[in-house]
Amino acid sequence: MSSPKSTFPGRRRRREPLDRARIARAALELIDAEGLDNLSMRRLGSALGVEAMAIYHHFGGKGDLLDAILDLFVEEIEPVLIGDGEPLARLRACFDAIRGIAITHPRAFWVLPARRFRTPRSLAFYERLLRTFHEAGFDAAQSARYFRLAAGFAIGAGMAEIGSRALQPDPTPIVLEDFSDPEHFPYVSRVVPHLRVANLDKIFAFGMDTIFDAMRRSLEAGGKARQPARPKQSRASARRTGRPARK
Amino acid sequence: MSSPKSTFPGRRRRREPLDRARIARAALELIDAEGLDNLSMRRLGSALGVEAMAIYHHFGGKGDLLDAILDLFVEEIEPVLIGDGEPLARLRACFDAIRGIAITHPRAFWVLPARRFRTPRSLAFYERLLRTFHEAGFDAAQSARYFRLAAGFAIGAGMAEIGSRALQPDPTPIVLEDFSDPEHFPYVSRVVPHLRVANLDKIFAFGMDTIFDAMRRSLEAGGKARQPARPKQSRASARRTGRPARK
DNA sequence: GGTGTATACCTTACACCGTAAGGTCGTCGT
DNA sequence: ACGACGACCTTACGGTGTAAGGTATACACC
Repeated sequence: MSSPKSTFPGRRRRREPLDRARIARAALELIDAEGLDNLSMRRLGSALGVEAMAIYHHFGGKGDLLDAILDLFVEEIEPVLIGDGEPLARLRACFDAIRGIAITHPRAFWVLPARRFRTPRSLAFYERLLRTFHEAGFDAAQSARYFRLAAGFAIGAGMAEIGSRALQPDPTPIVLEDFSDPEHFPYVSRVVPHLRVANLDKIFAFGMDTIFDAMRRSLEAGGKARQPARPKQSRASARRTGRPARK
Repeated sequence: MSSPKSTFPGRRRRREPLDRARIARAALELIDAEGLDNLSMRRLGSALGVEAMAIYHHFGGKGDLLDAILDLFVEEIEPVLIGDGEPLARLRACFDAIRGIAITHPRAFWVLPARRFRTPRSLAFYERLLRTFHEAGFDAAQSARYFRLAAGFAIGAGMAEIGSRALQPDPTPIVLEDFSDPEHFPYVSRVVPHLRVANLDKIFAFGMDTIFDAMRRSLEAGGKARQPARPKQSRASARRTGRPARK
């Protein structure tokens, strides 16, 4: 039991063996540097000084590897949920951090909406997130609603972010910034300047303010669930939406 | 120029030639049936009775083809923007329709966030959408904000939709519905039932109600831009008219 | 008629992908 | 000493997007 580590290179002991965390970090670095669809098992292997199939000793497949990258994101996000601050403030920070991934890891952000919480690590995060909703005073139904609202917006805004920076998986050069052509697209050319990268922070903050305002009002309105005002059931909105089972 | 069509099969005139629209429709059908990552040029070609490389005569590449599928979505969505209804109601119907794509084409929905508006068709839609914001009374800055908010949520909710139905591009079987284990994940197991497919319509409507409430209040507050209340500016327009979306 | 040109499609080929199957070491417990 | 095992390698298969160039049909014009 007192055996030493003895991980010295015995002539062909190349390195200390890989592990999931190190592979996942290398994969994330590779995506950050080269883009998501330049992540291949072969390229990742060679970045680690190893053959591609070696990775399969640590991961069941590429999906499994992506889940591990999601875990890295979770570890980057979760700390802002922990603390003794006001629960609503912690939630706000959490969703800010989710969208922040789109800024710190723009080429890898897609992993977040593409994969689900299925690892123990990410499920623990999910648990903590929903617990914070509870601490803020929301019951289960309200938590579900506001979680979807805030998370949906955070993800959507993150994708818009990498879209505006043209860092999507398929970075087609898109010379077509002909939004500036006011002849054909007057409204687009008027609005798009407001959507430039420099303004995205403020636009995101505005959206989150709107959502968290509603959450705060919902809490102030008392313990019971509270709907936003629904003035009139306009026939136009109910006509072609929903699940039309078309065709 | 007065030549007749004369597109009769001259012994080896196989069929009337392909065109972008027909290829795109076939691609969408293939995705709907087989999933997004089962769409390959070869499979699409054979679905059309043609070799894969024939498609490259009509499309610059696969990305171009995906943009054409986005155009199909746009054509499915845009009609709800047209009409003489109240602009806000048309906008609401539009975002409902965007998320509706996740229901009518769950396996193809990813194309929507993955590609940008770059074709003339989709740019025309973008233009009409922003024009409707203008008609509703928003200036350019407000349009940018609320567009991002509503579109982000619609996209995010759509992805959650296909996530809950496990119809993502990578449909890993995920037996891990161990959310029901209240030991380890009490809050998750409490909230997740509310996020089941049967409730997603109501949850989405709730989110959209919240967003459009804010938009309506912003319009009622006058012509100038109005921030969501930071401290306690809750001048409630909260009427409880809507249907009881409880639980 | 012949001749040229354009369109629509096909053939071949290349480099790359994820991964199934099985082999080969070096290290360690006994 | 020896067997087991973990960590990694080798090979191979069926797929992918698409570059390059070939071919057959249709039409315009002389």
